[in-house]
Amino acid sequence: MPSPRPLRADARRNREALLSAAREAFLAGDTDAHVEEIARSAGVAVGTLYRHFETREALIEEVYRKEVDDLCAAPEQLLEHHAPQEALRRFLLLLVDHAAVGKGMSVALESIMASDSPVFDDARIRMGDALTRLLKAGSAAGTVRGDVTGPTLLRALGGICAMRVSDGWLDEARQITNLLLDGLRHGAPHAT
Amino acid sequence: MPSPRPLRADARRNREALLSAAREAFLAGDTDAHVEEIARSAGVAVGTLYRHFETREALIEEVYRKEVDDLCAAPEQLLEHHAPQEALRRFLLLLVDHAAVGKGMSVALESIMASDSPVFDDARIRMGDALTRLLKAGSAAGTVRGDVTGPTLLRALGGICAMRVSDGWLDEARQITNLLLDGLRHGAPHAT
DNA sequence: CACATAAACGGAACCGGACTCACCTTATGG
DNA sequence: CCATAAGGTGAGTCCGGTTCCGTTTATGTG
Repeated sequence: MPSPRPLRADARRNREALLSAAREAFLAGDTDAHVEEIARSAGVAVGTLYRHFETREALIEEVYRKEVDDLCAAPEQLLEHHAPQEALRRFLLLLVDHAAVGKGMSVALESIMASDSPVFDDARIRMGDALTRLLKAGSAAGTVRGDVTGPTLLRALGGICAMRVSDGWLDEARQITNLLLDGLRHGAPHAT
Repeated sequence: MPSPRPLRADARRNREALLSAAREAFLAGDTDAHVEEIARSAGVAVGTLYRHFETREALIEEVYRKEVDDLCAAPEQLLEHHAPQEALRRFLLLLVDHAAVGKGMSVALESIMASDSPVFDDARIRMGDALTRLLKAGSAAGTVRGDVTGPTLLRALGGICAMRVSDGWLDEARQITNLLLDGLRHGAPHAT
């Protein structure tokens, strides 16, 4: 019932284009990209942007939500195609990439945090659950120690997001991630 | 050498008025008070505001810095006039009051955090030191347990600031503070 | 394959709010 | 008391998000 009409083909295209343009902009570090820019680089006019999103912030929020959704869907996929330990590694790297977007958006999002929007609490919880799933799988397989919980690991990773955005930060973040992975492997029954 | 000219009398008055007007506004919860309002309620025109502060953010930042300064000067005073334990109690209450301002300002400050400004790291460190001083005094007097550090306590208090601003929050924050104080007293040699 | 029509689009205009500037006022020291 | 430079003023500019309405286009129907 939340689908009164299936949404016209070009409309869906444009909506998508807008979201990806916004995502792009944030990834590029253009923290406060103007609606005009976003619209233009999506090949549409501002009016169109506002047809799809109530407000600038609404668009940003949507990008973020999408990001979280993608991320939370990942563990399932990863566990299908990889050993738990490798799945965990890949997921953490995804998380870091996500942090890159989140970082770019964080400033913009802070105004949202002030309002009632549940994107953040939501995101944190779902993220924690995703990590828990991976850790459990690893622990069951005996390649990851069992005394670390999802939320704990998330918090450990949280420090990464607190890092100032400077040129080399992404690589550095990845190194930290690897370090954490080594730590997690350490103490597991079948240590590699 | 950072005082080329002593600053004219009325100028100093106005500058002061602006700072206190801004502080007032933030305390009242008017998170994004317009420069016009601030200027008017300080009894001056916007031009004057901009004569004294490079930008709106600069004014906000200054208020915040002042707030932190006041706060960090407090322990000295309090320890002179009160027993360590009472000094600690009073300081924590000051901190909460400060959080009221900080809260109102936090949204505005977030944009500053994104820039290079060191107000925050600075503030955190200095706050931690201030708390450490009080805790040490209390521990020396034997009325406060000795296994808690300033930064730790600050972090514990940090949770208070994360609280959503709702009508009753100030009282609630004060209750939490009292709870913490009881906790700190607990386990001290000369427990009351 | 028209045609009708509702959906979607474009972009100029609007509006609110931070910031500037050319001119006026006043403190200050001689 | 005057000269003068520091200080104050506020209408105006600029900028960026948001609105609104005339135009274009996808879609389903005869």
